[in-house]
Amino acid sequence: MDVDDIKNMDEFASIVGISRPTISKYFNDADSVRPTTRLKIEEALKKYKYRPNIYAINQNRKLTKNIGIIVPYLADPFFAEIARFLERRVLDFGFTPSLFSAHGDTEIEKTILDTLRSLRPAGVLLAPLGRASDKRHIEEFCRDVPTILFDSNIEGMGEAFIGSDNFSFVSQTVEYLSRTGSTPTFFEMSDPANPNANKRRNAYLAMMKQLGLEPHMVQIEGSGWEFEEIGHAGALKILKQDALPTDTILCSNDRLAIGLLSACYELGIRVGREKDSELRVASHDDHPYSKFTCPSLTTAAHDYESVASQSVDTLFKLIEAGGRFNIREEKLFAARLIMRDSA
Amino acid sequence: MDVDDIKNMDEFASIVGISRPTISKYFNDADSVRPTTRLKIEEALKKYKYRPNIYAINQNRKLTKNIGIIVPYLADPFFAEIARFLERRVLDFGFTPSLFSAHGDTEIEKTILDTLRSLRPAGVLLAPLGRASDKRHIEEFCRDVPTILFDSNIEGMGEAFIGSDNFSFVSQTVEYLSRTGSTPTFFEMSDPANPNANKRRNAYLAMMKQLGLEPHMVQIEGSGWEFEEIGHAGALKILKQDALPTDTILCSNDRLAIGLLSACYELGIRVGREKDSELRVASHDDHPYSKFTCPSLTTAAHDYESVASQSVDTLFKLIEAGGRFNIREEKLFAARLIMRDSA
DNA sequence: ATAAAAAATTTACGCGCGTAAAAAATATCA
DNA sequence: TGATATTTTTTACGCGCGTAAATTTTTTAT
Repeated sequence: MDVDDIKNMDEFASIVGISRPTISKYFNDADSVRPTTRLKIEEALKKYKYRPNIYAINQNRKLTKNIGIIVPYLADPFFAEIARFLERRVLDFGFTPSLFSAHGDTEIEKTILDTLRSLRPAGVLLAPLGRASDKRHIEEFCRDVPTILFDSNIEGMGEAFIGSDNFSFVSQTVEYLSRTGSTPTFFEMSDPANPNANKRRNAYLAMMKQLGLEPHMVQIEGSGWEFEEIGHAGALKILKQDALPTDTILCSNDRLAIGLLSACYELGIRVGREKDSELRVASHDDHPYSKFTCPSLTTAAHDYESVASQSVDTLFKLIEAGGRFNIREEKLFAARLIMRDSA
Repeated sequence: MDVDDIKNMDEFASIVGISRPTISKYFNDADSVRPTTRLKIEEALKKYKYRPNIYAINQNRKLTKNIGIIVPYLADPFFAEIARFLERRVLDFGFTPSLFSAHGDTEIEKTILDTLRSLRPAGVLLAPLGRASDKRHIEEFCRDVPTILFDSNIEGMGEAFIGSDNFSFVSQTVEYLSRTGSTPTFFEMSDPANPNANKRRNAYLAMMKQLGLEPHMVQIEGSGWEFEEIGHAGALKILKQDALPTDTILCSNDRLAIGLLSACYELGIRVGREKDSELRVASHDDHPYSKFTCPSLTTAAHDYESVASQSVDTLFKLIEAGGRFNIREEKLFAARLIMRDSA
């Protein structure tokens, strides 16, 4: 007898032969009921595949089992990748992730925040747009919803920040490049929206000073999130006018480097660490495509797994703590240098 | 007086001075109330920023305003891009999109379907994994939820299919390549999971026959969704043993081509349409990164905008029609040839 | 076997809103 | 102005489940 038309928990309860409150307790936490009753419920579950109405559940529970995940730009495979890790970890905790992308747009980010607030999530993992974010809006959101920031820090927002240690990234690339060849010139957008970009710039300057080297910066124009395009156009301009101070370039991030490398190819500039190469290029992020650039890109890799795990773990600690930490912790993960052919 | 603590619609109604059922009606359809009352509500809304509880709404409405969007692999920028278009169109209709990625995994796809079913969405836009999908599971899902398939067709599933016309893609590239140089060799995975891949193979064979040319196929090993890696490894193997029948390659899709081009670069094989080039490479999809390969990739472009618009429009027609169409329509969009440097 | 502890049941209420039906108020038009 | 149509209000019920309190049953320990 295949009864798929179980309408509510009452019906299911009477079929199993257990009271509704106990069934409710089971769905809230399977371990909170006696093993024998748990077994009875689970066998009935296989037979009739009933699932409680999620709206009725969430209306009455003070805390839902939703976790919001917001990234600034999902068309960037870096964020798609980290979102994948985050989703998995959230599911491991028995919660339901909801993924949102601001698509690089301030207004969309605000809309997502409003939508999410009305979903009353247990917690939110937020990688903000950065400078383009409406800080007041985010601040207000964080007052209502337990929020952890990741990837991109905004001072004071959220109960904690998990990200990558930009100094670790840049110091390793700078050290490697200056040790094995000419002084690296820093290649970046003149007015980056992402706070990591500023930290990398400062790390470059600090590191060069520490090594007693003269810093060189090439800053290109452009706004928005189409970094490859910006890097390509900017590189063409610089390369054509032969304005490079040194023959080693360190890009602020891999997406700029992808654009730069395609410009080099177009202009017939040989990139790499061979003797006949004219230019070395390195970068940061270990973007999923950096293995397939021409030549393959030497870069500093994020510890995706650790950042994702730590973010989710911290969020659940926050939830258990009732939504507030006494101090706002910032946890940063070091980079791993990936040596490929470009430098 | 800043009253942010409006708990429910009753309170809000008494503040506005209008009955709760009328407020309810307004939120269901703003145009269904008299303009003067609408104005009163909207001014109070600005002042007190009340939002109805989404769980209570959805519990009682037969139809929610949720639209599910499922893609097979979000780390592929192609899907991230089309998801962006879809989300925008859904929002234009005043509905709320929920984005999910199967991450290339059959079990995850099933879980998403189950989760989505319990969300009782008004409709779902599904780009299935393809051959890896659990067809019975999808079929069962489609019985309960109004579903439109896009990008990747599974015969008979869902109420309609919106996608790209693979023959249009391949015929244009084959025609162009064979007219301007040597016969194209088709480069693909030997056992592709995506149904479009099979259609492209057949289109290649049909087109070659039509042109009176002898078809050549190179089929490489590999499974999963890491197409760049597969294309790279497969190309290295083929190129090293000099097993190419012609000096023109037509890749089944851009991600394979990205891997292939990086392999060519590694081996020092000059790709392009210049006189001194050894190989021409073209492909299909107009992947967001195809502009930045070395050399830039000649490819056949999807009409992202049209596929997305048509998918969403068709879904809302389906919803208005009560969830069933009399016949399952398949709407295919033609490709646009993008000439770049690789062929 | 008996007492104490733990788990399950019964009972009952509430969450915030959709929605139906009937009554009242307002708008539209001749 | 009066009659009709439209909109709003009142009243009332239900959705499916969480949860609290009191009671009963089962388990565990002595």
